[in-house]
Amino acid sequence: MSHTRNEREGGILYKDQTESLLIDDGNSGVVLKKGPWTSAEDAILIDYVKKHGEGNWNAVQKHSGLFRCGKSCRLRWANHLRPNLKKGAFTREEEQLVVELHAKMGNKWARMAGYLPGRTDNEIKNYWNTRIKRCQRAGLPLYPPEVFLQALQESHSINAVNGGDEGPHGILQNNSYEIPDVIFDSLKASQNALPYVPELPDISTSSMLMKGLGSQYCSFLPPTIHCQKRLREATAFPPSYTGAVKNECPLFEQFQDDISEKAARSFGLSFPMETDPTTKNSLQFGVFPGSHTFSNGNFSASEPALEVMKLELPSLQYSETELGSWGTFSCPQPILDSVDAFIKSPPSTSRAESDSLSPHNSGLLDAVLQESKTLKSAKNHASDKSSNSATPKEPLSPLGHSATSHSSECISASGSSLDVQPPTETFTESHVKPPPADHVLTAEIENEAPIQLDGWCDTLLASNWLEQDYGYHKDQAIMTDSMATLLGNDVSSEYRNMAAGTSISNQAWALGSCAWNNMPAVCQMPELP
DNA sequence: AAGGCGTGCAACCGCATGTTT
DNA sequence: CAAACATGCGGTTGCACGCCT
Repeated sequence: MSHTRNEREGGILYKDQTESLLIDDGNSGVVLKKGPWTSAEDAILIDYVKKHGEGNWNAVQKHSGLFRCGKSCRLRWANHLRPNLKKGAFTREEEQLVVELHAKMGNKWARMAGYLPGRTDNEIKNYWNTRIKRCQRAGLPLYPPEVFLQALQESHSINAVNGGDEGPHGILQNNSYEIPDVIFDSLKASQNALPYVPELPDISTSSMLMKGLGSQYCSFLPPTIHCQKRLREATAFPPSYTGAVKNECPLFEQFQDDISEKAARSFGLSFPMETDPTTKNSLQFGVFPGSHTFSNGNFSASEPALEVMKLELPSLQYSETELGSWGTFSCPQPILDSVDAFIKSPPSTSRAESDSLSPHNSGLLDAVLQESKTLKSAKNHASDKSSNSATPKEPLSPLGHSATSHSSECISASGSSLDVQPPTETFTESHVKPPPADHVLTAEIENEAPIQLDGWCDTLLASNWLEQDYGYHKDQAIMTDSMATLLGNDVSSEYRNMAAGTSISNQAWALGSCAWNNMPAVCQMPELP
């Protein structure tokens, strides 16, 4: 690098810009420049776009003398030079909208950008990746429970009611199977703070199992991008398939066939149908091609609780929005302070064994759990857990779909942040293209019903939630039943068979069962007919 | 004060899709 | 219809900066 960022921004070049990486474009003999853009290059590009408009980016180099490839020019313009770009940190409203959109769209950054005027896909992507890292470190769920439950609820209703007739553009389709990762992230994080953990004979093994659980049971379907890629690769859809799951991912049958295999692998079991020893050898505990760990690239569902977490709050920069906006972790400042104090001086208690066995026990979650008990008892006096009292929860659920949603304020005054045409950026340049029409979300988004959340936070955070209701002995069927609810009975039968036919450790099943059975009542869908 | 380290951002890369020839 | 070209998208990488020790 020939200059610092500030120097670049100030347009000051301390060294000749020709020191930047130069590449031959391969066909014209022109040497194209790579690396950071200079202000001079920016000026050239801006001037070019003013004269010729957007598009035909490859011509920029030819006509302007700018030694940049077309892609680079387009990116530079789109991300930095075009008018009306917002710079700086995301506002609270934007953050919330990003979370909400990601819960529905997955890693569709460009589409998401259509809902965030002035923000680029790259910006959103970077923000999200940053958020993921932060959440992973903190062991926090990516999605607020509101968002998760909404997606889960919608996906289930699609499956059960519509019988899989949802069109190919259903926003939630792909992601509805991603979202349970949130649960497992939380549970895994909580697991590390749970008193029973030290009783596990081998925490490393259980961690690996949790990796498998996290990446498998939470990502049964390929993540969005892979489903999409598979769709692209698919030449034809299966002529007949039932259920929304298959409909949502036409290659689901193929995937379904892989479920038991993958799950078995996630438990470290050999799979009798394995035919490719090369592939087999490449698989590790709970990690396999297509798992969320690697496939999604930017989100490792199995990582958070398993890494040595640096004990810090989600973000100082975003502390209010990331903690305060998330119902689960909407802790009063004193609590955060106590957590912070806890972090800074972790107690050397009798939990040494636990800590030693669970190196990822952050202490943060312990503190949160402790506080959650307090909050829980206090909350029980204030609200009926069986009802959804939107008003009192409003401060805790800024992402809820109430009329006062911040994101609604940000995007639209119509009540739903997603029921509007993505804002067309009002560029001063007439050449600027509007966002694509497919930014319009489908009707199911508009019809989002209020989601009952009471109980979820408590369940998730209550430190005794495992002790009081669930143990290792929980029947394996619980897991499969839960999976049946989510995926459909045809899928779960695979799991039932697998569970019956294998010697999967009680640990693994208990952990999975705990995860699924501690979902709030609203999440425990009735058995499908 | 200096070095290490983590974080955030800008830019690149590969691939897929759409359009033109 | 196919090849070439253009564009868009998502993932990844490299670097500057700031914080911490």
